[in-house]
Amino acid sequence: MTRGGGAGASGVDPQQLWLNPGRTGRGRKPAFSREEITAAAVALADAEGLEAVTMRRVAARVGAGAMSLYSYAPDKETLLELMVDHVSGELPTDGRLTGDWRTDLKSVGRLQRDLMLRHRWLPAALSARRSLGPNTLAFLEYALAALRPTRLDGAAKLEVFSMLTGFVAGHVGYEISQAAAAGSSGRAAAEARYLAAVAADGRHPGLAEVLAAPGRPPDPEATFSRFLDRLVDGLDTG
Amino acid sequence: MTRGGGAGASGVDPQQLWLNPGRTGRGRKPAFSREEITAAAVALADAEGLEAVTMRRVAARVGAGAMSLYSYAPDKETLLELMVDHVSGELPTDGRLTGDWRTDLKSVGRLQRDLMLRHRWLPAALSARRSLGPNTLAFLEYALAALRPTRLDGAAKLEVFSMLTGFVAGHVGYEISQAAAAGSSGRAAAEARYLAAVAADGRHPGLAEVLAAPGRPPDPEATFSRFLDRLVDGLDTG
DNA sequence: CGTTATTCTCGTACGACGTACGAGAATAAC
DNA sequence: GTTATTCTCGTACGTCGTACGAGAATAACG
Repeated sequence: MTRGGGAGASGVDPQQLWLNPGRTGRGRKPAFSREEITAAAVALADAEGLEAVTMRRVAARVGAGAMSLYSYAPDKETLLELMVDHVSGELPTDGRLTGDWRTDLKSVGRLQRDLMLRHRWLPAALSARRSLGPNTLAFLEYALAALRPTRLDGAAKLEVFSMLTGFVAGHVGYEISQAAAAGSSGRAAAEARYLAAVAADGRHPGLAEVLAAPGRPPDPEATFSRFLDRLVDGLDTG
Repeated sequence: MTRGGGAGASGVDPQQLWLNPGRTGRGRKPAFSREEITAAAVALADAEGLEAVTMRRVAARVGAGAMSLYSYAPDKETLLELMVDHVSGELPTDGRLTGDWRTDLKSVGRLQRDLMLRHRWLPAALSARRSLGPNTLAFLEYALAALRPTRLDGAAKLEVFSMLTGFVAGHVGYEISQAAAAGSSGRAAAEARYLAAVAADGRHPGLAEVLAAPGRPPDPEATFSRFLDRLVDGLDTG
């Protein structure tokens, strides 16, 4: 995944977080594990959304006291990073590459989209975070392999990957909000009524025209593929 | 702007929020205004980031009691929507169009990027919100005018605009996090050290190669233009 | 002019949050 | 057995969004 963009950073040294040797053997045995706690947090986010992930609720899910989580992650921000890396572990890192980098890069984008649809909190979590865990890095490695035939320089490859991830996150975020708006109760209807009222005020001819000639309701899958294909096809490999 | 993607919606009817007739004349005179409060919230976010925007702090900035804000916005989520629409008012809605839709659409994207760089909390705020205020809609109108020569159907035009906005938000978010990582104290150095350690483990040849051949440090402005151009040039207008 | 209905302000208070602190329990090394 | 270490987690603090409702201001009505 490897994206970022927000203000509140964790401030935890990644080396210490991801590469720590861990227990010396001495001291009380841990009753839980980082893995277990992270998985509980992910399950909670999957079921009830990112805002349901609180230290107390995650702890309750694994049967721990709230403060016990702090033995496994220094703060909540770090727990969120662990969550991102955890689900990134679902991404294949050894899929076969065709050798045609455009095809392979599109496949990378589609894998990301599928992951984000499976964990709908992911676009939001990514948009404020930069994750560098082992699973994240493994997938980055895979994406870099896909880009190998391009002979772009290092910075440019990272750029392309970041851009792709950002694009996918943005698109899936939009997809999800579309689905949410269409689904829940009178919300969509209220919005449609409001837009119709605005379109009727005479100062929004473009909106009026769009509402009058909506075209077929778009298939999200097809739309994504269309934009992804064009984005990747438009890339120049120097 | 008009983007969305999160879970927590406001639940406020847009018609009532944006089109309300307002005061009947009767009753105590308001001591503040929605405009004033929104501007204070924007100033706060500009200065200290989105997480500094709390009801108490915004209220303090305008000299009101915290609870007084609830006379102007039903909840904080709505205040954030007002903020998005407020800054969208900085976008030109009557700029000259060249008539070449690709050129005009790129200009739309650049305007959005400039706005997001001026208000760095905007990508994060947009990623979880769908705003339909007057300024937002005015700019949508402008973008639709740019797309007029394409003869895409209504749904497709909205799709293109959403996609563009999502892309720009994603890119600017990434840009900002890059700048933040490069700036603040030892954070960047710690990250670089960690990545070097990972690259040296032998299981990340792609990362090792990238770090070895970084290429020139990319100019954000140029990078954005490059991706924007290719994205737009790749669009097919049916 | 009162009287009344309305609309605003904002102090108090509640439940949730992240998490600092530190007392106690468990474990390994000596 | 003693000691150092490492864990668990109850309590507590400060902050958040905001429900509630008493009081102040204002306009319409008699």
